[in-house]
Amino acid sequence: MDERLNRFKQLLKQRGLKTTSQRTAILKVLLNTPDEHLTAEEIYGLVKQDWPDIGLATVYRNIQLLSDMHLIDKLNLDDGYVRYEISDVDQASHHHHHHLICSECGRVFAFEEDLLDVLEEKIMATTGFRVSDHEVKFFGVCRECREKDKK
Amino acid sequence: MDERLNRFKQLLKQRGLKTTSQRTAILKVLLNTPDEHLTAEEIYGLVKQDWPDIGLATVYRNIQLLSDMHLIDKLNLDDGYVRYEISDVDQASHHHHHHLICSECGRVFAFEEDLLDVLEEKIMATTGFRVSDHEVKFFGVCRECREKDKK
DNA sequence: CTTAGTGCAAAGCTTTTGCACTGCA
DNA sequence: TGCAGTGCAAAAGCTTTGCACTAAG
Repeated sequence: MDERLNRFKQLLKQRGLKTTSQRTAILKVLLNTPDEHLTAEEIYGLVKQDWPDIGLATVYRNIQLLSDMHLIDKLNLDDGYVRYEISDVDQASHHHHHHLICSECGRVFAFEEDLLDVLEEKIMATTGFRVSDHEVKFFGVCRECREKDKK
Repeated sequence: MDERLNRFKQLLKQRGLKTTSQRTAILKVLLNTPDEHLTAEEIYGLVKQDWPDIGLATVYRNIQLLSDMHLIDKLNLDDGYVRYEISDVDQASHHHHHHLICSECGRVFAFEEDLLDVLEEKIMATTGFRVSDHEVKFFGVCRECREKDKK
């Protein structure tokens, strides 16, 4: 069993909350799709395979809980849906990976490099604003689409 | 009169669209609040001071038009509203300024430095993804709130 | 047993759309 | 005068909430 599933149960106990089948099923779906960026509706569809009776409201409520616990991250691609993905395993760093969004095929890629420390130091020095987190989206065209365009 | 107002009229003519009082009033509101990040409803409220009879739908329709023309930029702070601000004057660079969002007072600051070229080159070299635009949000605590916290 | 959690349906919100009327060009 | 633009109201679509029932601890 994934260590994060246990961590989830610990966190629930800490808060006096209960471990339900629906909750673990939702987390499992996110754990099983680390490279996807699922909407609530998509998560709902996948969880329904294991728990056909689950309600969409339950999905929304638990997504919010998982987000509060920093087990999953919110992602907004400005397409009208809020999307979610399992958090980076490295909890020590407050840095998330960046997202590359292809304007042709619509796919979203992750880019692990960070390199924003210099920029964040500069922000601190110039403005006094202490950065604790960031969200970075790059828009453009992925390699496959560029090669397709050449032909 | 602001040069961008004339540019707007030119762009409208190019597309065979008409210059209406509501349109120019909406653009003027955005031109007059360069440091704000207004929601559609807020723009509506401000335009109403000049044009009490304007409808919210007109604001939405023209915001979209201005955004298509790259005269204003969309900004999403994940608070349930889409926000808008006048575009950077420097149209040559495809780079927008970054946003610093204070988690305590909720204010949004702009940071003009860019420094992402190195990162974008690295993305290109590593993944073949050609970046054409980016959106960067930094979350943290602004200087004033930090000083307030110390006391 | 006690209280949090769930499912369902209804409500809430921002944003979009249909339609008849208005007013630029 | 013709057609794009506007205002209003209704619709759309994602997300939240109220409530009675269920189930975890």
